[in-house]
Amino acid sequence: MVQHMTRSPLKPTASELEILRVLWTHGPSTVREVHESLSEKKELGYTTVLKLLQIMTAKGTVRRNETQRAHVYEACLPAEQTKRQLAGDMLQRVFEGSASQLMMHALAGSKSSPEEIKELRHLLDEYERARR
Amino acid sequence: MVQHMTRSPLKPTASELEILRVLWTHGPSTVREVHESLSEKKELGYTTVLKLLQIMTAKGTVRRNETQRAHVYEACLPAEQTKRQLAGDMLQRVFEGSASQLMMHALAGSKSSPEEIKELRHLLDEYERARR
DNA sequence: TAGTGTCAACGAAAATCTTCGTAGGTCGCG
DNA sequence: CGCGACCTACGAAGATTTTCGTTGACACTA
Repeated sequence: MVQHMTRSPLKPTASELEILRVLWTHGPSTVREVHESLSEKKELGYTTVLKLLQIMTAKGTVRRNETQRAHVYEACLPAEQTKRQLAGDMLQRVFEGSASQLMMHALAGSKSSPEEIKELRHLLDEYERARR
Repeated sequence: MVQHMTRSPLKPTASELEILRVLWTHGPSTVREVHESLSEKKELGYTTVLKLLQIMTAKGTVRRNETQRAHVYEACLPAEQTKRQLAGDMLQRVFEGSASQLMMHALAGSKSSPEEIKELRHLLDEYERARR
């Protein structure tokens, strides 16, 4: 295999993201724990999850503690950072960097509650304050 | 090949999105036109673009007019709709449907101008008004 | 200690994505 | 007509992603 320049934070694939979400919410977990969590949503073999986690370990997406027989995996990067990267990537690739474009389309495709809107306004206040 | 249920609007891949963006901005185009447009950014063979467009035609992402010798391709869906689908998809897959989460991360990863912020406030006004 | 369940490692199949070479058709022109 | 430019169709290689079966190790227990 030709090894390309590996930019440090590699964009996780769809499956990898599902696993990361489990690790982010549950904290460090064994393969079995991740598998059981994912099984609630979709059918998926145990070894499939194991393999994914092994690959992600090789990529540096997760790291594992091998002191126990059942290795314990955790995400290398905090959820915040990866999410920011994903949002930023889409922002550039789809919306030419326009955050309002992105929001407009996101809102159009999601019924946000009034509380959510309030929260959004609050965010803008924060953002503007921080800019000054 | 096993043919799965094809949900009508299939999520475009990275390469397909690049092509769609050309079609959205330039309007109906020939392979040559798309190729030349993409070549400004990255090196890419002519037949690569042709093949991509053929695949996208098969998938129903684009359609083509074959009355001319050089077929003319255009996106089946308007940019708005596909962008909304992509934004909504990320909203669910990464941010559990929380628009404020998405925006927070998008803002963090993009230096938005004051005009951009103003625009966002305006969007929220519109959104709330529409809800009443 | 033999049997049962759990685990990681490995390999590999299947699907998808990306890229391009080659073949064969069409058009215009000298 | 014959040549060169341009076009589509096709096939296929290479990469990546997704999935899982098999194997062998380990550990608990009857």
